[in-house]
Amino acid sequence: MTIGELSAAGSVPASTIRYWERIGVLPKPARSSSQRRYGPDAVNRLHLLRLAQACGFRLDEMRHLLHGFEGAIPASRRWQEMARKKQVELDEQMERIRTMKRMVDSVLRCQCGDLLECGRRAAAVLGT
Amino acid sequence: MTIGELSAAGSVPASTIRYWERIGVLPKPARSSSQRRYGPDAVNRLHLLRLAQACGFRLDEMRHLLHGFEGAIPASRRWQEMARKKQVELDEQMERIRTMKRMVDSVLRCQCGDLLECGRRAAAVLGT
DNA sequence: CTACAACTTAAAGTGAGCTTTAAGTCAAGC
DNA sequence: GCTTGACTTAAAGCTCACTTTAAGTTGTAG
Repeated sequence: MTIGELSAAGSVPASTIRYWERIGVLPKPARSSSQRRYGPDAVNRLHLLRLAQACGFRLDEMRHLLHGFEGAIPASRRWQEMARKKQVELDEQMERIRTMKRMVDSVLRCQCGDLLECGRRAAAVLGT
Repeated sequence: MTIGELSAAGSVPASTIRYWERIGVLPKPARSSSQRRYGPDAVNRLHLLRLAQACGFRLDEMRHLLHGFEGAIPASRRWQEMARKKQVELDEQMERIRTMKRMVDSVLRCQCGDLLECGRRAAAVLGT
């Protein structure tokens, strides 16, 4: 498989595949006279990375993550740990957004007469 | 008030105040021989901007937002509209994170034997 | 009057995850 | 053998919200 074929098969731009390889998220493939050649597994690796992204993992986390999988360990301890940590992170993100929603709500019910008053109120809200 | 005093009073770095002014989020203040001089209202404007940021508004939205307030309209139609739009955006963000949480959950319960299988499964999950 | 702190500007740097560009090499079809 | 499309690289550009840097000017205390 050339990079163009892999790109089409995995719905990931070739430039992105090269980028992921460059930063060590994907392994360096074999070459046929300077051009990359991929085996059929490469497609699954791409899908796995897209899944991880959809789960909220960053690229530097994924480097770690894919290495954990090279050993063919089913759902390794490392995966489990990372997933649990990610759950906590996602809970924190949810809480931040809930707070934003509460704030927007209070803004919608704002009775301030002018900028000055609303600014003072802002200070109070942010202070808490 | 000099920019240093405003910075201290509003807990916003002077460099940030200059930046906000440069991109049109803050109005250009009077000058005393090339140096910025601020009235007491400036502090409230900073608080208001910090509140808006905490509500999830971006700087380009805030440009719009502060102008709506210059007219001393209490909680103007424009504010109301923006706040409601932001609520929708925040709901969408919440939904995205909920989806991520569901995905991480399913990864935690993964029974895949190897990378290949998990990649195929990833394709299926992302396809839906 | 002289330090020295605080101010001024434009421009470059940061981080994340790519995308785009420029300039060149390679492979396949006719 | 020639054209065309796909590939190669390094480097720069993009978004967002700043921060930092460099080099220069101003205000104030002693």
